[in-house]
Amino acid sequence: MPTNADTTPLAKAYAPKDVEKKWYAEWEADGLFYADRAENKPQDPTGRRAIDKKPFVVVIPPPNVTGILHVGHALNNTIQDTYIRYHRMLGHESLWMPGTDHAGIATQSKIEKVMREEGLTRHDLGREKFIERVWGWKSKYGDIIVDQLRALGCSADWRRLRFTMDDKYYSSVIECFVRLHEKGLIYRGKRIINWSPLAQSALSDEEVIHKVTEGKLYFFKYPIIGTKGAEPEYLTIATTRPETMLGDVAVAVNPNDERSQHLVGKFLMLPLMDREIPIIADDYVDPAFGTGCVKITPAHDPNDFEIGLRHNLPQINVMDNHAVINELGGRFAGLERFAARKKVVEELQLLGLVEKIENYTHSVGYSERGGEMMEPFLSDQWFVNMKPLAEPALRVVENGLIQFHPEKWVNTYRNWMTNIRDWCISRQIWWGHRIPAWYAEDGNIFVGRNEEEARAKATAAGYTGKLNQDEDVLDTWFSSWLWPFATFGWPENTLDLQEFYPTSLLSTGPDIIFFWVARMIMAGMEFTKGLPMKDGTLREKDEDIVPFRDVYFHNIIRDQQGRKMSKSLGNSPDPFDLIDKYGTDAVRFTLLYLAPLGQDVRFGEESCEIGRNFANKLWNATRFVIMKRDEFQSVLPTVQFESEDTELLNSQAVQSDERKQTIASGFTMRPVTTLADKWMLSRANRAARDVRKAFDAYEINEVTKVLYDFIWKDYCDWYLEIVKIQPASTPLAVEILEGIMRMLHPIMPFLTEELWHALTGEKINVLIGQDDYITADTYKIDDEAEAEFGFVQRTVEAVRLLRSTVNYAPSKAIDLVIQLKQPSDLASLESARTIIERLARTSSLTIEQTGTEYSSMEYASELLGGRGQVFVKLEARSEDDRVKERTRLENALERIVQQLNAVTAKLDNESFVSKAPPAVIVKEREKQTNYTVQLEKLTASLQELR
RNA sequence: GGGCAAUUGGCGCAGUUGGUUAGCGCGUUUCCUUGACAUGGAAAAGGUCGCUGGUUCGAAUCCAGUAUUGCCCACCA
Repeated sequence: MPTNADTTPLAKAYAPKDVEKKWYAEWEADGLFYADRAENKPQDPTGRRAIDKKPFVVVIPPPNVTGILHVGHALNNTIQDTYIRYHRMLGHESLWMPGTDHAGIATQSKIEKVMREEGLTRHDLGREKFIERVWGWKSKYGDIIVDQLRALGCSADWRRLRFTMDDKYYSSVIECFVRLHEKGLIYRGKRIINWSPLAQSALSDEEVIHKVTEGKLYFFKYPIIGTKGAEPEYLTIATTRPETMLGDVAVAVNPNDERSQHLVGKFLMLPLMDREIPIIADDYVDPAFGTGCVKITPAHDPNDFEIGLRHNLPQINVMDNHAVINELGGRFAGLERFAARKKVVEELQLLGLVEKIENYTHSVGYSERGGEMMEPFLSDQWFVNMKPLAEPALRVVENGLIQFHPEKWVNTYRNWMTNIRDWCISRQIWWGHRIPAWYAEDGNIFVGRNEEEARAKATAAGYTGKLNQDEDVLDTWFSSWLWPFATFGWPENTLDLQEFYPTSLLSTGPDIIFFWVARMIMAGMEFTKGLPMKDGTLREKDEDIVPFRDVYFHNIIRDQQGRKMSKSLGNSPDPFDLIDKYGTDAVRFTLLYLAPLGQDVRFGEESCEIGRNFANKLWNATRFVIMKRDEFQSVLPTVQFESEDTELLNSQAVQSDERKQTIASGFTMRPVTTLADKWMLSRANRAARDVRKAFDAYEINEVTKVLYDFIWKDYCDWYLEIVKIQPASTPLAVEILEGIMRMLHPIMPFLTEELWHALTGEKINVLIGQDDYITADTYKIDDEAEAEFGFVQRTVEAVRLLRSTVNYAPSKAIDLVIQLKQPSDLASLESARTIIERLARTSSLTIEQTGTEYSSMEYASELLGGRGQVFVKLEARSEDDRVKERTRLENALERIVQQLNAVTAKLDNESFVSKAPPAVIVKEREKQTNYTVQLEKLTASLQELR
């Protein structure tokens, strides 16, 4: 009965757009993304949720509200959504906590840039108005980001959406500051910090990028006092930043450097400034570098700062916040730093004090955000003493309580943690959490949760005068590091915190391992320790206070030139566009498919064709199966089946309530009898097993590969072809396909939902509950059936090869002879006779024991390893044809000879035979036999063709 | 200066405990509108696995060295 494919309810090609909109809306309406504490969810509509479901929790790395998401975000959020959905289907209470980050400097500078185009600065608006404007920006871009995440299919619990500047979050941040201050871990100090002249703010060490830069090394001669006269003596120093000499307070030499021993204690006249500065001795100086003499500028270099402290030297800061020379720079005041540099060198040259200028390549710090050269700068800032926090945080990663995937990042982490330095957390900007410190007019500082608390402290200390709050705000990361617990309401010990902390998985890029991952571990362990848990016991053990147990470091997405995706380069496609063009599921699948763990990925938009084609393939396979199923059901009574099969089909078959039972957790409970069905079931369960294994090992890219190969090759290319030949396989084909939907759903949720619906008339998410994810029935993995069917496949392939070498169109029926050595092979091919007849399109098929010789003049032949040979009857061999065939066989012969020689050499090797495991030797002997047989056959064929 | 990766057919990559006929996708070539899919099907060509040694019966796989590339960290003026 011919069936027109277009009568299926599905269109000819997958059109993702409507499907995505429709299902996302339904999922939200069904409350599918909601996660709740056990006591809040007895009202589950499906009635399938167990009351004590184990939570699986992911907190989103909050995207910055500076703009829209890029492809890297798409990957990261796909990973998270996939795991959230996977665990939801495994029956866990899957909670994905969404949110965004205020991104202090990044956001502020973005807005200031926009304002500059209007000819405004933030000072024109004033603090209040400016911040108002930023909030406006935030609400616009925050919404775009959430829209993007929805378009990507993200199943976050949107009711819980958080922002790092929410009122509640604000109090978490302030609480954290106050507690660390009370503990003595936060302090205010005058240090050399990284000053960003562009942002007008201090930055942390992590926000500074060191790049190798071409510069110059200047050698200046400083006159030694007391040697004036006819032959004044000089001390030559080397510097890369001449302008800082305006703030020089000494020159240091190594105490063991004999060249300059006699000078220690003498004074130099600092040129241009006419200041007397001492010559001091300090171990820091490397006598072998430069001239062995170092100018000391404590206010502009961290090392000089330390030396200055040791020698009790003054600190002269010669620059203002714009990196412009200030009044302490004498007549150079008002010059920008690079102009000052030029002028200083010029003037010294006029004085004859420049010995030489060399080209010099060295590492220079630049702002991660603004890209400008950093200025080391003496300044009053707030710092966190990190060492005490780092110790436990290092322990839990080293002992594997927190697992990094891939593990190699542990090294990086350890390296940073063991060399950790204090964290500069104050920023001289307006957009952020204002530092909860109040200054008395006498210089005392009072820290409190609010002004009242600070006032109370001041009063207690006997101060009743004016208090001014610190103008600065906190580093963005000082709020982000609280994310895994502040989002649940910390410092309150909320029920949600008790239920969902520690979270399960963190997925992020390795580029923020220091900024964020490490600090979250520190903060989590510091601030949740001692809080009562659900059962009333206190969080004391490491496993109860770490913020997460697994960290998935996904790869960095680069463009096709290998450059990092970045907004300034404009090389990142907008995920919206990709989704629009290829479909959400295609983008999701492609990103995961291309993302091996720990390898950077080069991404071009066209790559999404992988996912699009795959989606379309599955779509069409489903169309076919639905068509086949309907046809099969309608013709069922009249089709002639083997008696056993008929019974089976009539009893088990395709009625939907029975189907539900058969798919309880694995693919099917249906007993299978044919070789092809056994093979299919084995392959399916193998795939399911491998998928689960890869998921649980956080090898998500392996998951996609297993699914891709299984679905495309095993299921579509082979099994669906077999269904065409053996209609009795249809019910199994349906069940396997349903299993495929359940396996693939976490990765391609829209497509599988739509197809599941088309197949069953239900929503897949109605199933969501215990064991809805596929379970591998590993006992159904049948190596023998796979080997046996594999031989059928190879036989068919051999025939196809012959067809193409002799140029017989697939539509042309052929006379085929298959000769086999072993009776067992004979039996398996005989049992698959119908399949071979159809797949090889034969007009006659003879399967026989090896013996009869067929002339190569009349038959084209191909070897089946050493197990046999297939012959395709020819109409005639032309001369041309004969030459071609001879060449083909000669090449084959050459390969065989090589292989045979290799194997023979191995087996002739005494030590191989005596030392290699017996199984290997047996295998080699088999190979030898096979090759020998093949050699003989090929030689014989060749002789005939001469 | 220290550390970590990578190096496999034209391109992009797999290859988990050493024994496979070294795989996959794209691209290329040939054939095919055979009752789902041309976003498809069948087949083919193409690699001495960066280099040099070593361990081993046996190395793409383990070890050492080396080259190239990339990344991270680092206060040598």
